[in-house]
Amino acid sequence: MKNIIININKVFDHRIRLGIMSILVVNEYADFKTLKELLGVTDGNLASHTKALEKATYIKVEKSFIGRKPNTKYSATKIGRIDFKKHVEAIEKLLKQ
Amino acid sequence: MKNIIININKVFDHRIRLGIMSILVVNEYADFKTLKELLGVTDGNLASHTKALEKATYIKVEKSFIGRKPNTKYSATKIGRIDFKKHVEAIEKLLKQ
DNA sequence: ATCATATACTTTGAATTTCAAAGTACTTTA
DNA sequence: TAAAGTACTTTGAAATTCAAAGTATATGAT
Repeated sequence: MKNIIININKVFDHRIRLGIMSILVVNEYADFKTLKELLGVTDGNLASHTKALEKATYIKVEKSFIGRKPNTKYSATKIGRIDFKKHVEAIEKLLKQ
Repeated sequence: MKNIIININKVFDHRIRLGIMSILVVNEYADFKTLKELLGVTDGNLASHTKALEKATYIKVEKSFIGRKPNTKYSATKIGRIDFKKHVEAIEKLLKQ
């Protein structure tokens, strides 16, 4: 018998990480503050989820200074975009079976 | 600024529970064995997730005997169907923003 | 000038969740 | 009647989630 959830990617299987990726596939970059506001999450929580996506090489992190303030920019990697697309397709398939 | 993940339901935000609900909204009933095979999960894991959905009153559990064997049937409740639909709409909205 | 508050994160670890191994209670097959 | 299978439940270790507190610097008020 076939496994209907096998193509769902565990890394993306959380609302916050799904939200982060949704933002990063349509925007070239997003910084910490923007993600935090769009998602409505606490600092520590956002940091954990971006770290998980970074560990999976699905997002890239660039740190710089804007004026004298630190700024962290996140962007989706090539493989991040590919695997996210597959994940979205798996969810859509599951939901309309 | 608007929170783009606020309408995602935490109870459904896991691939196994999403899978269980997907099955139960299109089938009037599914038993433990069927869910286990369709989802490819271990017994204990499935029991935890059905329990979480039951606690949220999103599924109903009916225990009986088929012949002399125990059988557990799961079905989606009215509120389960309503909230699942909302959840699916929230995901779809998030993904195509 | 200095004190308080704000910005932009990071670190930490408690709380919760996930998961599978082992257990229970039969039934079926040899 | 012994061994293996079915249908779950219980248990608790492991992993994950989350927010409080910490670090470092900037900005605004007195």
